[in-house]
Amino acid sequence: MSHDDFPTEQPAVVTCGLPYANGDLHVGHLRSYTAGDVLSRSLRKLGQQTAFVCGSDMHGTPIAVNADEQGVSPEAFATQYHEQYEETFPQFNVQFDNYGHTHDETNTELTQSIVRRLEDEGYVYEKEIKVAWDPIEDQPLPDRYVEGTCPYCGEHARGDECDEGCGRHLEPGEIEDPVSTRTGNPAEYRERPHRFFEVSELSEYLSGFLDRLEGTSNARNQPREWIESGLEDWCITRDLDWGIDYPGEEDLVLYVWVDAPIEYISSTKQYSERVGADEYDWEQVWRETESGEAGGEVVHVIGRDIIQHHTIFWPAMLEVAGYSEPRAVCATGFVTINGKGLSTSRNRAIWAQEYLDEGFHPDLLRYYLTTMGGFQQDLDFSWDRFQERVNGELVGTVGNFLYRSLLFAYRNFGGTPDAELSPEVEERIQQAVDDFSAAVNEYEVRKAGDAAVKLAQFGNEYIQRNEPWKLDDDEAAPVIRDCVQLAKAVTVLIEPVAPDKAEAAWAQVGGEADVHDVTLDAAFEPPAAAFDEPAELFEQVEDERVEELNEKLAERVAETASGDDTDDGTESDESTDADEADVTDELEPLLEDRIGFDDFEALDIRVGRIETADPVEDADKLAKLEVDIGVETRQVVAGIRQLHDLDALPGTKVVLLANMEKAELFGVESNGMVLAAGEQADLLTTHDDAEPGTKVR
RNA sequence: AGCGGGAUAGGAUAGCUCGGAGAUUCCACCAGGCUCAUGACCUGGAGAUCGGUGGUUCAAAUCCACCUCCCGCUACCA
Repeated sequence: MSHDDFPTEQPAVVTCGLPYANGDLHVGHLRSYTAGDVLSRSLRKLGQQTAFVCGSDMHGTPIAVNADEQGVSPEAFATQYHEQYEETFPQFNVQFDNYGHTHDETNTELTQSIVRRLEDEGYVYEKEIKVAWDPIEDQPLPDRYVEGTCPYCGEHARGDECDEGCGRHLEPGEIEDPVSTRTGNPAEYRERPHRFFEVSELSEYLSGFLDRLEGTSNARNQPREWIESGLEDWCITRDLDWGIDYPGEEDLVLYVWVDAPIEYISSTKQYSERVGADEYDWEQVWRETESGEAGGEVVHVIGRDIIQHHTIFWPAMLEVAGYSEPRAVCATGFVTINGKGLSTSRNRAIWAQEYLDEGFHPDLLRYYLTTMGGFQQDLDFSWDRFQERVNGELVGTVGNFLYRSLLFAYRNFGGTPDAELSPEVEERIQQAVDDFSAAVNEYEVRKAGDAAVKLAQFGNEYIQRNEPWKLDDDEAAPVIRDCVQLAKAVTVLIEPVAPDKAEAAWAQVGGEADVHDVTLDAAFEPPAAAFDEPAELFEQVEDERVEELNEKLAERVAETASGDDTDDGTESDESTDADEADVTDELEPLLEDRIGFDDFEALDIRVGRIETADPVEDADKLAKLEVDIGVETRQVVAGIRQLHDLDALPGTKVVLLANMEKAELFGVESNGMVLAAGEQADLLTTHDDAEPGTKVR
């Protein structure tokens, strides 16, 4: 790898984080895949030899768990999603040169050879560790087969990560109070031999690596802190049937994060084998040479959630196994929907298939996702903004300029008039090309897209300023020649972002060769002397469509929310503050189902008086209350700390559901439920002289 | 609580790495133009104490400290 500007002598490979074969694709996924695709296409425009590869991640505990629940084999389960992804990406013009998966032969062999190499180099050792075990089923419970309490923050957590609390990666054996997620049985810990990769030995190398690393700043900064606070060795095996076997071990498979990134190499290799090493040589890219010099330009495009794996574990493995290190890691931000977190469980998402079913052209979404904001910033998706950007920039600026100039040229000259390109326009195109190149070298796909749009904007100014429609043909000819050249240049520059639309425009300007293959030079080559009548490139997104789509989304979210509520009641799902202004928008719809008086009678609701109120240790919002309900005093845990001063609560009368199931929150028993309204936990009370214990009806 | 991101005109967004002209662009708004072009396009205008307070500096949106507020923890997590 070099750190020279692109294009370099060495071939490049652009990869995208592997989609986990566990669910449908949505706009959040598409952000990084379109970004990777735009980047790889842009590199090719610079003349950089580039492969763009990816594959499905097939292994790991979640797939095993989900397959199990559906009663199918993990392989069948994962393959079904793999096939879906393979079909979906091209529909968004995300054109991988090779799309494999981690369970295929190439990756299995390569993974095992790399692991052997890690062993040979002396970086792997065996250690007995405590593994969660289901004593009744007599089976090990790796990763997400177990849940319990995070040893760091005390929150409820999964076996592999504290998902609800501090977000820390948890090593096997760390979680406290383990319970099997499959059977609900309390788990016990058993000693089992596992293999560890000595990442701790590599912190010096990794620090240097981060200094050299290009891409987004978050990918450099976040891991520095992890290194400084000391790297732990990494457990690379699991007691699981599903995965790549640990070489020479019957019972162990490799942790999926070992074989997942290796798929980047495997997929490159498959591509190389398909087209021939003369065309593209995977070893030249990935292998270090004898002198330790390497290799190709490896660029990873990922979501920011998997930075750790790509900047610590992955380069550590590559280094020890003798492969070349990545040149750049580009980590995108998340996608929000209408300003709120995308949530698959709440169905607040725009699904890939849904977008296509609505009949929108994929290039519109590509444009939105890749040019909306900073690469590592979170990106908000809304149909309103989508409409604004499509109508304003793609239709108004780009499409309109292309159409008006080509139509003018066609009508008056039957193609490009015979005239010289003006120096002004040539310089302006050069500037756009330079901007584009600079953007690619900064891994800024947004700026690359902007270069094209700004050039089209210039084109509109230029044609307006010269008013060719007021000139006779001789006078108009040079102006139109300039405009057609601009149109051609715009087409070349917008190809990475809107490949399909560029193809259509390219045919209109009578471009030779293939617009996907041409380099930036093509922006200066003379357009065809004769071409056909052009057609409009982009269509407006109508207001009615936007309204309709907004309604659809809102309805869907509301439906999912109301369905959720019943079983979600005990989880502390509420955020600290409700946005007061939004309350009306946010009101849950009334339930349609009526209940009978008997159902109501099933609720034993009593007036109570708070005797004491104490915070629950380690919990943020929970308070432990002693509530006098006449016949007895109940201990109740309530999530009310955000609005209430606990010292002021004793003496307050409350309304309490007395026959609520008992629950244990943060190790504290809760025997009843204090009623409160809203996110702020506005407590229900009585206003007259109802005594504690009085039944509410 | 933790981790991460953010606060720039009515809304959205850039600039911040590496401090220096009038703070970018898009939408909306006002006035004009044009009519080749798709409710398009072009020109001009109004609109920002760059979250707050201190500090460093000749100079701060940009660097430092403290504070306030917002957002996300969703895919991914394997």
